Amino acid sequence: MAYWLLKSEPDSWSWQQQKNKGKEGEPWSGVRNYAARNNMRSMKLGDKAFFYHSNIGKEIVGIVEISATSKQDPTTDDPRWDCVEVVAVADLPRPVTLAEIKKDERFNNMDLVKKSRLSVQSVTDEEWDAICSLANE
DNA sequence: GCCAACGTTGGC
DNA sequence: GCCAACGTTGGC
Repeated sequence: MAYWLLKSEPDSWSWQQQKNKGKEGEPWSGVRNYAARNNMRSMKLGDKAFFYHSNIGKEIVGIVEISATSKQDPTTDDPRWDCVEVVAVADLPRPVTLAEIKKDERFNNMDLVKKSRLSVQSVTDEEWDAICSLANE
């Protein structure tokens, strides 16, 4: 199973809204960046992803699961753009902030630090575990 | 196919 | 609100 990180500005789509969707899931639409799209195309059913609030909060707040693999983005007719669907799985016990991640050398190579503008990122097993353990402190 | 111009993202 | 980083567009 692979791990990912999805960024969203809470003004346009927040963790609370995602949770309110429950098991129904939500298309992760609107991505117009090839690198991000390619990551979505690599996602498999059951993969897990961190839900990150950019701009407001700048912290990882929850975990989602991929509930539908890549398909045409319903918000455009342009066949270049795909999206997956995600369902909320759990809140993090406490949010993990970008500031903490930047301070911790375990995350020196993390996309969140190195490719801060990429909206769909892959996360290594080590990074995933480290963030989960931070969230439980 | 190159590259300048432009637009967007996102941290500060 | 500013600005750096960087992806995309379009002329040549």
